[in-house]
Amino acid sequence: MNQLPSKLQLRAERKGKKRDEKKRQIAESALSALKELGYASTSLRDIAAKSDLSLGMLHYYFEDKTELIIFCVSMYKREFVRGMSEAIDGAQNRDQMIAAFAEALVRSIIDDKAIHRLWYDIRNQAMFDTAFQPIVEEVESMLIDVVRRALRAAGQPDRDVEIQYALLDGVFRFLMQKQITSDPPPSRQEQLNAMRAVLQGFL
Amino acid sequence: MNQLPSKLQLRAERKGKKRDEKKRQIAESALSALKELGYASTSLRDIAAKSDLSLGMLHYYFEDKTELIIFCVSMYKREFVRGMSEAIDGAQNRDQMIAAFAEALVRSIIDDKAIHRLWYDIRNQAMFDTAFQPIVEEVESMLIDVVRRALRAAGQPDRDVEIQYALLDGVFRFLMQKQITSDPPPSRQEQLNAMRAVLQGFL
Amino acid sequence: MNQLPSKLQLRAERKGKKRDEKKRQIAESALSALKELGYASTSLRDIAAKSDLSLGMLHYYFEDKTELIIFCVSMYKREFVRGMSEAIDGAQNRDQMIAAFAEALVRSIIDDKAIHRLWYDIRNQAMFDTAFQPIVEEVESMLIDVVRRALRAAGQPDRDVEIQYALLDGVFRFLMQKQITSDPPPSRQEQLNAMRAVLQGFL
Amino acid sequence: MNQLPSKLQLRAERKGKKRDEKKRQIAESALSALKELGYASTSLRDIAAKSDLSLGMLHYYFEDKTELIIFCVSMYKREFVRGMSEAIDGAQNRDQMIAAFAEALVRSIIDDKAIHRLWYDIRNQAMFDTAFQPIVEEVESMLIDVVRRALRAAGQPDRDVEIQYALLDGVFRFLMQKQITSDPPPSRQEQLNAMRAVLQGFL
DNA sequence: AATGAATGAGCCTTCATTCAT
DNA sequence: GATGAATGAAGGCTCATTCAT
Repeated sequence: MNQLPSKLQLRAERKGKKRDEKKRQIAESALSALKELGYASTSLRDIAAKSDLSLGMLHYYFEDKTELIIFCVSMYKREFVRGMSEAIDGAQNRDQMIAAFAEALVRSIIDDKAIHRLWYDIRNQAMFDTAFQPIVEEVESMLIDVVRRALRAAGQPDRDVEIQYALLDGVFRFLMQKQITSDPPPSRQEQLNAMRAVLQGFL
Repeated sequence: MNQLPSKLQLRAERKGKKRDEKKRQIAESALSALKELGYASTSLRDIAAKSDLSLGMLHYYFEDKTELIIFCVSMYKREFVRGMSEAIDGAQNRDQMIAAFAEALVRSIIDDKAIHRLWYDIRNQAMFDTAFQPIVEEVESMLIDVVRRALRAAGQPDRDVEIQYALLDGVFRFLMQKQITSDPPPSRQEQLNAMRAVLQGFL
Repeated sequence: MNQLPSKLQLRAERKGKKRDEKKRQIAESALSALKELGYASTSLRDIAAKSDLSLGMLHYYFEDKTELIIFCVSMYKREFVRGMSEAIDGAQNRDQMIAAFAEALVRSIIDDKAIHRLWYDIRNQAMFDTAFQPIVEEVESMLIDVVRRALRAAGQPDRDVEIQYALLDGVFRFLMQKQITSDPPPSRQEQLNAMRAVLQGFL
Repeated sequence: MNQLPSKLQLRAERKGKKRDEKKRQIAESALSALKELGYASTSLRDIAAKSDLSLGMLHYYFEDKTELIIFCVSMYKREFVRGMSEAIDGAQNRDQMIAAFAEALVRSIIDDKAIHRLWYDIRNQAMFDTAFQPIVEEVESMLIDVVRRALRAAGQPDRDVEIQYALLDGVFRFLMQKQITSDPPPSRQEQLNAMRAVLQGFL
């Protein structure tokens, strides 16, 4: 049905690429403002101010606030998934897997707590506002997939992978919450122990 | 040290009681609006309109929006905890416990999903706004206590009760989310199965 | 045209007296709240709370907020005028008059600055809201009268008494303002010196 | 230490200039609403409506109501001070000074009574709300400076310049008040006579 | 005579979004 | 492409006032 790519199409495509690149750039900047304040209390003006982006530009590249936020969160979560994938792919047996997976998860809790917090914020919004549902579903299916691969690699059946994901997510979120609201937050070691114990439970 | 209650004291007390009663009444009404739209997108005006309460009255009984919401959520969650307590207290052995606990949890997911959704909303807010932290902490410590009692009754060590809570909460939340966003939502039986399997994992 | 006072009239009169007495009582209480916060930022609820008066009572005795405030201020200012009158009446020559008058004015600046501040607030309102004009006029004519009597007693012509009042009021207000906003406020002695110098200028 | 102004700096500067210009413009509009109703009873909505400005714009240029009002009043009072300065600077001897100063003051009472009324309103607010104190202090120190220069030019000691200012201000305010609340207001000639008499008293 | 619960208009402020340049 | 000035709807909250008791 499609013609071979014409010059016009090519140019349009290149434009699209460039535009996407710019979007990523903007999202990167926006993310740092967003993760600090959360979805509800970050105005586009805040984002513009903190990121040295102009207010107009945000709307030039993104239809509305929702699209921007979805773009930001999904961008980060994709990266997070890649990171986790690498961690479990590198493992050569069940023990290594548990060690590596736990290590990667805890490191992310500590380093990127603010973004995960934002993700949970979005995931919650999705239960009220359907606009967020597609992205949440997409991200969660990637996360579930990571768990599935971990299960397989560990020689476990992957029948109840969704529930395994839910369990793991419960603990991940819990530790992250402690990381943010407890004073002092749990030490890296405590978190590692907890995470390992959990992984040992089903891997 | 105190005199016997004087007439004045008695009257003041009765006033307080009445006021508390009214607060509960208002909260009940507010809850139904809140459940539907969530924290961020429910304005006090929405609540007033949906509940046939006047805007002024909301502020007459509650200092601000935050106090109202905290009151509502905590009121419901307290009741939820009581329900769960009863469920596990009635059980006379491990199997009964698992059955009863799973049953109670799933029933609540189905009947009260909207309120749990609100609870998760508030719990998330708490990571951005410290005003919500005390109530979240209070509710979670009650929930953890329920898990602890279930563990003990089942003859399990309650060392890692917080983590057990986190696991259970992860699944509970996951099923609730599905209940709300999946079409069709998982059947009661599927949920029961999943919940039982999880409980069997650590009870 | 009038009948001789009938029993009914007498009773009504007595009632009126009682009511007036109560109004004075309320005003006294209200004044202490009012002088702290000023006209604009004192709500009737503030007054009720600070004075242990019920909100309903304030409206039971006073038509509206304006009437209450007018009543309060005028009550105080009347007393102030009486105090000043006494001070100058007691003097037996020009020097004593200057000393006594200055002394009384400065004492009032120090002791009652908050009420004078309120008076100046009302006087200012009167330039925007005619409701306040009668009381302001009444009080100022009393104040002018005090100045007139001081002039006469000092053997001065009282032709430009209004202007003399304006001059004196300018200084009085200025010292009061300093008393409130300067840190540290001018000492009693400094104020006395200034006030005496001014009085010497025209008495 | 600074580089020569770069293009960026120049642009930013021009932006700031333009913004300032707009602020002045808005303030000018706002002033006419403010003059009429006074600080307490003018809402930003009133200002917006009367000035054909949008509510949003007021907040776009001014942080809050306080900043707007301070800007307006200080803008006008600065001009007033300049006018007075010119009047006294033009005089070549004491008599000319008295004549010119009185003339300028009375003219302003008649022409700008509404703005002075607003100034006195703000000055009063400052005694209740510290936010207004800096601007009041600034304006008054300019006014005192004018008096000081008049004193010096007339060959008088300027020891008690603050008190002289207070005296003059007392009369100025009194005449302005009469101008607004008396019916009929004092004639220009009466005011001139009064003002001259006062100036003769200390210049 | 006295109370305080209830009202709702009105206030200041925030913010996503639009649009002229 | 990019900007930021301008908009106006909506939000939380305050308050004088009314009224049933």
